[in-house]
Amino acid sequence: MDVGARLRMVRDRFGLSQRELAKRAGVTNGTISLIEQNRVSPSISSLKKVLEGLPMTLSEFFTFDAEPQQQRAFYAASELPNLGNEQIQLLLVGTAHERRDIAILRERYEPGADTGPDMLLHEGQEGGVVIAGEIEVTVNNETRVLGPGDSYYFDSKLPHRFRNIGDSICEIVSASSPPTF
Amino acid sequence: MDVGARLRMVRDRFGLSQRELAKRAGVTNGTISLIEQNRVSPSISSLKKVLEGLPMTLSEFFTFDAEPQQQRAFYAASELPNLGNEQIQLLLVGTAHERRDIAILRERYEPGADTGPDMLLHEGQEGGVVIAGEIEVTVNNETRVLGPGDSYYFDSKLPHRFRNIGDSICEIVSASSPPTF
DNA sequence: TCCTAATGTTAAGAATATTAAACCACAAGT
DNA sequence: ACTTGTGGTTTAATATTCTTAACATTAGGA
Repeated sequence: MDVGARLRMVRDRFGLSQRELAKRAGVTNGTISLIEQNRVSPSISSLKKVLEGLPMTLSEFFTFDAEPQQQRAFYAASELPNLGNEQIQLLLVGTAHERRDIAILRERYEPGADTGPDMLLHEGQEGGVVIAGEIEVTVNNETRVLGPGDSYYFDSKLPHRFRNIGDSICEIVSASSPPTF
Repeated sequence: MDVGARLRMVRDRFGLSQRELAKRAGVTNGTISLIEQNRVSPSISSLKKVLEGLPMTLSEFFTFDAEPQQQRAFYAASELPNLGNEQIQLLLVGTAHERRDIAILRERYEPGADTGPDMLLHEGQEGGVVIAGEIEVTVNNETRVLGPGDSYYFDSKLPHRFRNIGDSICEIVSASSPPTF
């Protein structure tokens, strides 16, 4: 897909006219018209200015590809599938069969629950925020106790483990990419 | 990182001289010299030609980043940077300068707060879980009101918007990949 | 209908990028 | 020392992009 068509597509999706975008970007409407018709091949500096009016980075612009297919977007609390067990509830945002870039989980650890004797270790990166309660997190021989509002983020190839050492339920919202189950 | 430094870095990595690359790409060595010194801002067409001599696509060129560094794993609630404003607090898990695969945010919408008149639109996928309060979410002309425990997940290329239409603060934990700010 | 405002397009001149051909510096032979 | 070759840089001429200011079309409202 050429630069002109690409720009026209993203501008349309943002719902801006050539003049509106030009004003935001600090260029003239003629420039945008010529670019969109591929009558010119814009300089990086001017294309960058144009994209800042959307806003969108050069990287995003050039990696912008086909149209996404519409999937379900909304999920009620009651319909999230549980990927965990009685000790650790893992509610996945979405349905189990859909393929996604990120696995977002609402996690509930019963008092004393832990992720097992062996350290976890897999591809990707993961992070999360503690909503309620307390949890002991170990990453690569470093251990911390996190409370509400505290958070973590690490490369999943580092050995890691979670343990609820408190006497109340601990609740976390986490995300990992790519999803691994 | 600017275009000139970027080009010099990738050219060095490919082990080519300015003249070698110029010959492969079908431009003159002067062009490459001027671009690398940021004395000019090349046109898309000429930058594309230059990159074809490596070879490398525009998309790859602009997503090319420096090698990642070792990062922290734990973050106290008080030290998360706020990427939002007074109306919408966006606390990023991690520090603002670190590069991550996922952006995990703890979001707080004041009553009446919204993400602006224009729909948001960018690369990647995103999702989240409502912790407290209520929020109206619009994705590609579909609008829903979500409460505690409800969640969403969609492709970020679909135009989307968030609005707190309730009269209490709404709190969400969200994740998006790749991060876009 | 006539006017106005908004849209995208275009022509000509100003500004900028690109080329061709030089320059300078350094290292390796002879 | 003197070439010779390779590296990056610069300059003047040329080619292209960008702006200014117009044009053409459409949609709505008085």
